[in-house]
Amino acid sequence: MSQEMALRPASRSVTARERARAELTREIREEARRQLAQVGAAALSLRSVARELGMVSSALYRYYPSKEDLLTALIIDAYNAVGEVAEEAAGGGGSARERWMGACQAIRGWARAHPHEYALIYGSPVPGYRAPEATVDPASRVPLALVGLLRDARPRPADGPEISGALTGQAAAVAALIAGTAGSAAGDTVRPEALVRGALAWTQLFGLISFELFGQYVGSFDPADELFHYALVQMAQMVGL
Amino acid sequence: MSQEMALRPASRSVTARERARAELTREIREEARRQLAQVGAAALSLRSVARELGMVSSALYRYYPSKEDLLTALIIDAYNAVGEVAEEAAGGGGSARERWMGACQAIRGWARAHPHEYALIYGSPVPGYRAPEATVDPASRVPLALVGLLRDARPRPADGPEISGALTGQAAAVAALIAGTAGSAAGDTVRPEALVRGALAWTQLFGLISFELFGQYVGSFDPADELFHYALVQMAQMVGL
DNA sequence: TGTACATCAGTGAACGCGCGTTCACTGATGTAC
DNA sequence: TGTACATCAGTGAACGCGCGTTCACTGATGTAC
Repeated sequence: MSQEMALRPASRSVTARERARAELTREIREEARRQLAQVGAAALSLRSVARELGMVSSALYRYYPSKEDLLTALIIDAYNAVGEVAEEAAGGGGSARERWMGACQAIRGWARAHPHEYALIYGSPVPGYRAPEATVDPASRVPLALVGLLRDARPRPADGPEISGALTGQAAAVAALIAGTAGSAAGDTVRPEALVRGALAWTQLFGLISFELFGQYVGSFDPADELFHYALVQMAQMVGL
Repeated sequence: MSQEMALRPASRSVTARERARAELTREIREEARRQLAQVGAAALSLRSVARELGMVSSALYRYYPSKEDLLTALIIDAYNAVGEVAEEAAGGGGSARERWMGACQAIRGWARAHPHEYALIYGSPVPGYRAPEATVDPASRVPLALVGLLRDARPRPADGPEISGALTGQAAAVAALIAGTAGSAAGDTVRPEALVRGALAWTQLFGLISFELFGQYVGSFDPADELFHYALVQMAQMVGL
């Protein structure tokens, strides 16, 4: 589903037209992202993007068949951007615990640097927009990166709350799903029970970031750095790292 | 800051005009809330609200001076609605732990029943909208209701992560702020350290609800009932209830 | 290497739409005497 | 209780705006022979 160019026989050389097309497609997305950061997703306008690029609005339709398709491209870009950041931190050096905490910090850093892109993918959905299938894989990069670090997680402590059979079943299904995903061996090796606690930590992480970015801490735990650090330690303990 | 009527000498009787005005003001908000549930906050339209009420759009300006004011009224209503639900559950019978978990469940129930109102107050901010001061008090009802139950919370367990001095200081400031709020004695009696863990649980709760409502669990922990219940138990343990 | 044809990017005008807000007005309701 | 005046709710027309999308077109780029 590459947006830059259609599949072609490998032997054909790349024409100037194709190069120009690929570049403009990228420039459109970049300008759209810039405007997203200023006015938010709901107020994003094709005409305004075209205007800023010095072209007529109808020309955009040569590149994206509708506003919705452009939005989808932005969403995929955003998922990939934060996914890459998370994967990089998760793949770094140090213990699993250090890498896990590093990934969480990296995700927060990305979110603070790109609040509107964060809101686009983790905030309230854009009304009337329905995310297509193509967003599913990019969206799973962050949770996969985090779950990959749980292989060595300690089992649930004796005084930890018990996990119901139904929930364990749900988690086992998720594990099977992960195992089926190409390029991820985590599904086989992470216990369902660790997966549940990982999901909680994942949720907690995004709750923290959302509250911080969307202003719920204003007047109490703002700035949230200290709270975030404490939360990280507590979350690491919860997942058993 | 009552929106229904201006202050008047108590001796004056209420005229038919005043009664009609109060009623229409309420009806406008109700219709706006109905449309909010269908199209979301960003797409809410004064003209459409007026149309549905059988009046001309300019007539709305006798009741709300601008679209932004109407939005503010909706936000305040939403905060009050969820706040009331939380307070009621928190004030019910049973142990502090039971009431705390009941309040969390009640909040989730309200959010699921009113997803767009939830998104309005806890989702990504409406672009260009700046929340006025009048929203602060209603917004604090939920956290205050939850924090009020932490008076009897057990202290942090020996193996729990330590809380930094800076964070304790921040929490103490929040406690002082709460103590200064009329009608709440919680600030005096809840230890800063319990406040920190309470804030984490509060965050976790809204992370769960947001992920559930905004579709991040689709394909994994959806439906989220089991995960939510497990999270509740884990959160109760974290706050020391 | 040159030519005829096909493909494609970008233009400019237009369609039809709904929006928030203002304003002068009419007629109904309320108040003072 | 009746009348003159003031207040206010709702009307209808208008302003000016920006939007997404379509379409016939021109001129440039690419392809086949």
